Amino acid sequence: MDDVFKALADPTRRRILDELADRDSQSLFEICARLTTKHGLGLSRQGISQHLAVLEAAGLVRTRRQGRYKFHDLNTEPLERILNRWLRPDVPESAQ
Amino acid sequence: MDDVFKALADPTRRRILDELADRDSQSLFEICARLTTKHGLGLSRQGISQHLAVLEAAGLVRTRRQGRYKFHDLNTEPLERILNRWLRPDVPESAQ
DNA sequence: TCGATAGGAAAGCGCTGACTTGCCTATGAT
DNA sequence: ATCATAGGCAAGTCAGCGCTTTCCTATCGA
Repeated sequence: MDDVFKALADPTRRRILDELADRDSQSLFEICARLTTKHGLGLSRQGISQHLAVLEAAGLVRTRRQGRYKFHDLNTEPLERILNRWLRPDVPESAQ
Repeated sequence: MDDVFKALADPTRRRILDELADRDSQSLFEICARLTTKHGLGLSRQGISQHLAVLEAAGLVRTRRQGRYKFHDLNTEPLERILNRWLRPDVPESAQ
């Protein structure tokens, strides 16, 4: 739970989540390419790799290996848990 | 929006939000006292003051002065905005 | 008016975190 | 078998953040 907030604290990581929300099952290189072209982020491959590791540790990103590729998928479950902490439970159960 | 995530990144600030969610309209000294007694946080008054400033800048805490007192209230509106960024809009409007 | 109380400003320190660079492993194509 | 590709590991650098300390301002009670 602590890791989720830390993971969300970085703007680059939020961009990555945006990117995965837009298109699931991207590899590291795909994400690199899209971040640089679409958002103009000039970041090394290793930098993004580390960000993905943080997101995965926080449970915000799920990964699966396939050959020499590793695909990343967004997992919004931890986000839904955050909101129950301070938002009154008038948030309906369907949102959890 | 950027400030909201940064503000939420620190565990002490989340404790403060918890405290304000539990009881509204607390002064700085009240918050200090409650954090130390209830949560065992050994933090200086100035430390908490700075945390409150960060929370206020992020819009998560609203303040109003009354004489020499400054009361703090929780404002969950920025949290509700986070919902829409990655969670699908199947979250009903009533939760926003 | 004087002192106590509530809060703010600014400087300084230590530590964490983001990012790069260089090297290493594993899978796939030729 | 060999080389390119996809990805990981580790060390090192640098800026930002949390926290303390010290000093300063403003409001209230005696």
